[in-house]
Amino acid sequence: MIKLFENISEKELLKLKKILKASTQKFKRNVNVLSNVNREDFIALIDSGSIECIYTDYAGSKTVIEELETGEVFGSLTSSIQEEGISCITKEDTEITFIEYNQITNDEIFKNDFYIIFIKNLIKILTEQLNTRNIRIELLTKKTTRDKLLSYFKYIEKKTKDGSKTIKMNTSYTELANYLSVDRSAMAREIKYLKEDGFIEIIGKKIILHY
Amino acid sequence: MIKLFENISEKELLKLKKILKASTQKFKRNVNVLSNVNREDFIALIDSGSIECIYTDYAGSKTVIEELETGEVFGSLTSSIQEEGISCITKEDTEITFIEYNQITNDEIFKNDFYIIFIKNLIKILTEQLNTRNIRIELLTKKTTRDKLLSYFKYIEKKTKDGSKTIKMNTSYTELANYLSVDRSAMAREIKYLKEDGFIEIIGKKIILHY
DNA sequence: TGTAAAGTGTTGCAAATGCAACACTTTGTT
DNA sequence: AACAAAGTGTTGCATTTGCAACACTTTACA
Repeated sequence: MIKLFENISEKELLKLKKILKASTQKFKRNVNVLSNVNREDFIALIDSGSIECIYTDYAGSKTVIEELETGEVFGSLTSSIQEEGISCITKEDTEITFIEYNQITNDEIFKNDFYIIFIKNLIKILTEQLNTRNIRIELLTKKTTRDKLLSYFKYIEKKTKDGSKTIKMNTSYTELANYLSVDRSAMAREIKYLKEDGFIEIIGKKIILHY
Repeated sequence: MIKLFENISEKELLKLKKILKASTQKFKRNVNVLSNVNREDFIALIDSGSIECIYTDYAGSKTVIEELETGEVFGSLTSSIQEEGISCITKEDTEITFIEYNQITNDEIFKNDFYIIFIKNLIKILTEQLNTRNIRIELLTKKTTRDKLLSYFKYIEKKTKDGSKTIKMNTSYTELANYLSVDRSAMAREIKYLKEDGFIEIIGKKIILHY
């Protein structure tokens, strides 16, 4: 369930958590999970629930950096959470396990066989996160909304590698507009043009790509 | 020198490289270093020289994903290099060491003390890369060129934490425009407006921030 | 040292985009 | 079932931006 602990047995996991000095906390909805946390290097695991990481910049404007669901991992390894201005708010009642980064390479853990699995999981998570960031950057650097949309659809098509030209929208258009950093209404207009120009066809939550 | 091998002695390094089955290749200028490489999971270290990773999308348009210098690390762990459309071109004569990702967790290496240092270095590199990506995303999601510039300058100010309101531009404006994904001439215009509006003052390669 | 290449600053113009406002639909909660 | 909240589609308008073209400066290198 928790990506960081994949392929580690229940028994080993108990031991691992003990060695890592992992501590679990429960949070109500709409709470900043970082308020009582030492923001130095740590990893946080979402055992249940979900959170939203929000950045407030020097001018006071806010952006959602990340939406995180059960099983996912966040913390100072994956985002600039040490920074002032970043807060992580629970979207519902949420349980989070905190691990200090230094514990990840302590002497005791190193002696256990499951350590190598744990490290592999960690590297895999970091790698996947890098890939998601790279893809978003690729999309954000497109000059026009049209290019952003066409590239995004292509990316979804590629990701669901079933050879089909039809993709299914899993996000709302509001979310997509935020992800691509374009105005929602301007994006809706561009989608209309894409339909008119024959690039795409929309049937409910499905989009057929003609390009 | 090589970030991945920091804090590992010369002697240990020789052993480590052997265990990792690291192989070093020399490349001339303007050569695609991935042409003869199995693009499956690998890590590549730039021993000397520099490269540029370029992505050509489905429509044929090209974007520079990354500029990499001596000592830096790239590969399938840090970018979507397995993808078609990505090529890494040497900007000068360059030496690169390749390591297969699977070797990083092989049995033999696990037995050595320096392994933990190696793993720490690797995680640190991945983490730093994630941070650079996060920052760029933060800047790219700003709606206007003005916001992108103001946030970028603030970021540089923060990074060079000497408390001074004066920052030094290390990149060319052309590069900065690409980084922020705005038209160079439009950016130059906006910088002019920022000066006129009293936000910044430019003296040679230095910029004084008044906000 | 001379020449090519890369970078900079400027501007008019057309196109793309954000913003605001609105009506309407869907979803979620009590 | 009833209501609130979130999401969607649309449009006019002002603003921002990209593009193209140009002259000029700086840098690289043979």
